Amino acid sequence: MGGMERTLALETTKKVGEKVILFGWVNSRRDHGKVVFIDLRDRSGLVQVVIRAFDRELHGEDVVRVEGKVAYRKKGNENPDLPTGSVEIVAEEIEVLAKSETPPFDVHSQGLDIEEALRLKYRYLDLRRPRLQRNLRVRSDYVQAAREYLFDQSFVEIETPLLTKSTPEGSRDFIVPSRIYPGKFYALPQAPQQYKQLLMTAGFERYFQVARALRDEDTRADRGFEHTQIDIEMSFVSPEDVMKTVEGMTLYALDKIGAKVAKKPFPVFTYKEVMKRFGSERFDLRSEKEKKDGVLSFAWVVEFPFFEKNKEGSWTFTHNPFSAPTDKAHEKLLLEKKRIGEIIASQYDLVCNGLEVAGGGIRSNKPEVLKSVFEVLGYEEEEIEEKFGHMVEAFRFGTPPHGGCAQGFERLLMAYLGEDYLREVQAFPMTGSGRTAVMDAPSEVSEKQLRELGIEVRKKRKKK
RNA sequence: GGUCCCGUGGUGUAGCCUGGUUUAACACGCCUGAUUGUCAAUCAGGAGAUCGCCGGUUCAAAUCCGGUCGGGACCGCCA
Repeated sequence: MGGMERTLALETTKKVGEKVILFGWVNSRRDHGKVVFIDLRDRSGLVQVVIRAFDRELHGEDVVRVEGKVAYRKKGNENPDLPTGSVEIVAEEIEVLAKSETPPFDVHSQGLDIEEALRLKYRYLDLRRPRLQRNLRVRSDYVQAAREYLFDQSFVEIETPLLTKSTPEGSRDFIVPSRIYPGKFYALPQAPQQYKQLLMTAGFERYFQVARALRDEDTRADRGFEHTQIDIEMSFVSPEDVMKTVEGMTLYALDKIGAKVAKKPFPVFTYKEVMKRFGSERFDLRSEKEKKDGVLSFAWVVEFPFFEKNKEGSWTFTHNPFSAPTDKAHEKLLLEKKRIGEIIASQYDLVCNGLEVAGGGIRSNKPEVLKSVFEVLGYEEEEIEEKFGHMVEAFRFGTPPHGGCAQGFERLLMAYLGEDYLREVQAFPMTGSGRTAVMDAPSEVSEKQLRELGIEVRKKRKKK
């Protein structure tokens, strides 16, 4: 395909009178007999191609190479709805590079009325629809801007392991059987929590990662098995420092994608105030007008209780066992295990339009405080050693005071893009019942694979 | 673990409650033909569903009942 350079659909308005070559998909076809119109679609948009005197067999979604001349349209023939509506390509040659069968559904509509299972099976076609093209491009722009902001603030982007250790952090783990150590398992990370804290021990001071987090819990419209978060950790900081960083990053990135934000700086409420005023952590500060205008309205929530009683009547942490108590007095209560229900954690959550979009806290960097938390949670000495000994040990080697935050920016994008489902801002999401798009996992594996993993091969699957 | 909802041509729906006038309707898409200015082109014609699957009730089931599979929402759960 050498020779002349490729021209994108959107660039044709600047090349009137020139001969051009375009590549793309047949978006639509209007056949008038002696003249046929094609809307050619590429990554930049649409442009009309006029075909006279010859007509190849062209169908919707065929991939074509079009050679022709860019011309102004005659007066009255312009299309004001199209950015390229003042011009058209007078085709001299059209080559079909790849034919397309009729797609199983309309790829030009919003797609919201098509059964989602079908859309996900053919996600690569579903993603052709303008709405999803936009969603994923906006997502990309947001992440790029967030990175820009963080790099500018001297953050280091570091990747942490996907194959790691199962620790009872609150959510159910996805586990991966080990081949080399039969009967033992890796766990996929619920969050990079422990590694990012260890990076503070390591002296990086400012870390971030666009991190995948996996949790084996039943899904919801705004919650799947896996999601991506912008994960941040900082040394020598107050809660306000971290909140300022997250807020700055969020506003910078939202500005880049053209989102409107109602209240700047973000208002801060205590957990107590929130429960009294709204009765829920998922509160929405927007006025009816702001809702209509698609404005984002943020608020921080601080001063969460560290522990609460579960159904069995034993203590459980409300957010994160690695949190620090909010001050010396609360730390003293924790170390002495007194008035446990009154201990306040240095924890902050960010809420946007009724969605929890970020959460974090200042961590405890003292081994005895961390141990005390696990003792309140009812762990035995040996268990703490086995599950969290590495953290307690690391804290003995000069771990700076540190804190961080994780932003579930997919939810933020959902709110901005007006989507009701997290899946609409993910490229290849799972169905609500945990099957993967296109590939249909989970699936059976061969007996050989199972034997290598030391997993007993069952003759037949038993129904429960 | 629980509650509720959905499943009818390729896609989206109607019909189901109140079983039989159903030869299963409509829109979009698809195919064929016509068409030199459309842009959701238009016009004419056509093909395409044994109603998710299994069983039951009945003279008769898309329609009623039971089960099952698939999908979805929510509660629990999700630091």
